[in-house]
Order: sequence, then C-alpha cells, then structure tokens
Amino acid sequence: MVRVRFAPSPTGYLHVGGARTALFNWLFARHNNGVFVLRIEDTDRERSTDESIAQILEAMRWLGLDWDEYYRQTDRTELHRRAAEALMEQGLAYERDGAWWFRVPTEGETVVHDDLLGDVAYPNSQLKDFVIRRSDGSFVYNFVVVVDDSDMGITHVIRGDDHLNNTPKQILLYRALGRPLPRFVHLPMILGPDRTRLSKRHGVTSVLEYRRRGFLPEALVNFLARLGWSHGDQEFFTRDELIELFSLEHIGKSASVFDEEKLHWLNQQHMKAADPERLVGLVAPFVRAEGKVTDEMWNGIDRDRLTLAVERLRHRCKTLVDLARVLEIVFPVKIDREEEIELNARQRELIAALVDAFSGMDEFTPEAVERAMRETLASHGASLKDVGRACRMAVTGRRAGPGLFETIALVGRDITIARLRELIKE
RNA sequence: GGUCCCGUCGUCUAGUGGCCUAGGAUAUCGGGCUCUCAUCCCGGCGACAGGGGUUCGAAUCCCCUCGGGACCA
Repeated sequence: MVRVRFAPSPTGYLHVGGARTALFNWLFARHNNGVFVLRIEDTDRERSTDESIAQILEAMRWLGLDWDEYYRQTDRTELHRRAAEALMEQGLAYERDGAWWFRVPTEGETVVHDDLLGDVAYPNSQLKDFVIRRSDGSFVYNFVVVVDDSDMGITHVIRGDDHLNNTPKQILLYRALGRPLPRFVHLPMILGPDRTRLSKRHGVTSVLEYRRRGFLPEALVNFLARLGWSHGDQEFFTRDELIELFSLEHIGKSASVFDEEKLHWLNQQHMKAADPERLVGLVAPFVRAEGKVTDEMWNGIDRDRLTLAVERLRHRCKTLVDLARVLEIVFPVKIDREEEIELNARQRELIAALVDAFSGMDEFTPEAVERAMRETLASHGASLKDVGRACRMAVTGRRAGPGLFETIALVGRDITIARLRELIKE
C-alpha cells in the first residue's frame, strides 16, 4: 500500500511550489490507490498560525487535493520525546551543553537511493554529529520528520530537492531507530523568472491568489503538473487523466521557471472545456465584484440566458475576470465606453432606423438581428461598415468583442434599444 | 567557503546511442477566416552551455570548464 504525505509549515500561505509538491504526492497516491496524508508541521510555534493552517487547507480544497488522514505535528511531541529518549538510552545520542546530539559514525558513507536522481553518496566523515533536541526541549526538523514519517508508515517521501542534503542524516536516524527506510523522490525546485527560488519577491505565488485572479483550479493543477512532469507532447489534461497517466518515471530532473504565460492559455482551454452552468456559478462573484451588477439584477436574470452568454463569450476569455467583464453587458447597467463615439448626422439617422427595426421584432436571435440590420441598412443605401463600430461601442462599451449580431441578441432587444437611443440622444 | 543537485528554443518540455538537417506547446511575428477583437487553421523566427574523450555513430555515456540552484557554515 502506497502511503505518501504532504507536510507544509503553517508559517504563510500555500504557494505554487508547495502546491506542486502536494499535487505530485496526491497524484501518486491516487494513481496507486494509496493514502494521501496531510501533516501540518507546526512545531515552530513562534511562526505558525492557525490562520495559515486555515488558508493552506482552503487552498488544498480549492485545488481538489483531498487528503485521507490529517495530523498536526504538535500533537505528537510525546512520540518524539520517546524516540529521542530511546536513542539516549542506547547510547546513540548524548547530551552536551543541554542539547541532545546524535552520534554520526565516523567511517563509511551513507547513500541516498533516490528514485529520481539515482544514488547520491555522502561520506560519513562529512556529516558531523547533529542536534536532535535543543536545550529548550524542542526537537529539530530532521529528527521529527523521521519519527513521524516512519510512525505513519510513509512508503514514499516525495519532496523538494532542497531536502536532499538533509536526507543522509535522516537515513542515519531511521537506522538508529530501527525503522525501515521509505523510498525517496526529490523533486526539482520551481524558480521565479530570475531563476532563483520562488518567493514573495516574485509577485503572486499564493495559490488562493490565483483563485482571486479568476483561474480555474483544474487549469492550475494542469499547469503545475506540467512543471516537471510530462506525458509525451500532451499539454491539456483533465484531473482524471492526470491520475491515470501520472508516473514517477516521467518527472524531469531540472528546475523549472514559473512563467504565467502558459497558465493563461491553459486556463482559457479549461474554460472552453468546462461545463457552462458551472462557469456561471464560478463567475458570479467576479461579476458582482465590479459593483455595477446588483444582487437583484444577478438573481433576476434568466439562468439559461446567462449560460448561453457564457457559452458564446468564453472563447475569448483567459480568466473568469475577463468573462465577468464581457458578461456584464447583458445586465441593465450603464456601460463605460473605452473610447468616444463621434456620430455624424447620417449615422444618427441610420441608428435611429435600426432602433425602429428592432422595436418591431419579437424573435431576437442572432440570425434575425443580422437580417434586420443588413436589410435596414441596405434600404438606406448603407452597410454595416458605416455604423457597426458605433453600435458595438454603444452596446458593449468596447472596440472589440464577439460577433456583433450574436452580442446584440445576447444583450436582448430592450437593453440594446435603450443603449442605442442613448447614443443618438447625446 | 564546503557539500550536493541540475544544464535541449525567451518559457514549459519530447528525447533513455542510429527513427534528430532535434519534435510539441506557449510567447512572438506573418497569412487565412471575419462586421471588429478573439477563437480556430496555416506558416516564420527560435535550443542540445563550452571543450575534450568513448563509439562505426552522441542531445543521449565518461571527464574537465563554465553557468544556475539548494543545503550547511
């Protein structure tokens, strides 16, 4: 039975590097029908906060990384204490200046058998004795992690390669405690665009920040999975595909740069693939966050019409924020125009004619709108080129957008007429 | 400074000695479609860090250098 764990310290939010580690563990567990353990490493009481824990759990849930078992390291100090005492009793550790030190053999070497990197040998002479219990009674990371991982029966330790150099010390502890070794897999780091370790300096790295910016969780998961892992040339993966296809053999060894360009594209792909009704639900807070669309407006609108609008408009959106912005036009709100419209007398006349034509219509489909517009304009010796741009700006507030007839049909007859009337009144 | 890991287009990557005059994706540029922008389709630009070996043959194996990262001090 495969048992893996993700062990974040609750000293801040969950960032994308940690999320990638969590994801690989989770995928490995799910692929193998194993167990995914979430262990909060809160032994640093100074810096650990409950708020961080809540945020980490929230981020994990949002990403869909569900865990089977949950632990907090501070609940386990009794276990750590007993393990440390056992080492003291066996003479494998000794006290000096109030701290407890683990005795490292002076001869031989300790080899880390890493499933990704191969064998990495460390001469024991390089590894000096190290502290396992500080003089204040607290235990150090390298000790606690071994006690917990072995106690929880972790079979594969999959973590960032910043832990590789700690591993020989941990192996020595496993042996001293008489516990079987897990397999080790050290994942390459995720770097910022300047190729240094990802940190707050690199701007947005918080998982929940990506939610706030309108990314879909499945898009971020897909993107993170492809940072270091591959399946031939495939770029787009559903969650189920990732579970089915994930394997340790296809993880790369080199660090990768977190570059958002591709995330935007992937998000667009996932928005196009998502269930439109679900998207309506997801985009709701973004539409309302703008402030113009009131709760009454949102609740009052026909749900099918919104779903249809989402289906027709999502192709051009990279995030839910974009989608919310284009969706706004179907509500009875004042549209801000991104550029001024200068109308001459002739154009005013044409638009007035369009308003008349629309007023008499019952069926307001894209086809009907197109027919009405083309016929009306033709009968005045004009064409769409004469007023298309102005109509678009009046109805959507934008220079660019989806098909004009489609847009007008989505906005609906009454709102369209109102916006056009306002335009020629100015 | 010591130890360790890594090094293919700007970025993510395929590649596990011949299928590689190195493939895909993204970004970027150009064309097509079109009422605009986007989607979509087609095309262009663009990489094996450098040097030595090993081999009939190396992006792939070995060594050195350089570069990047991490851990420890």
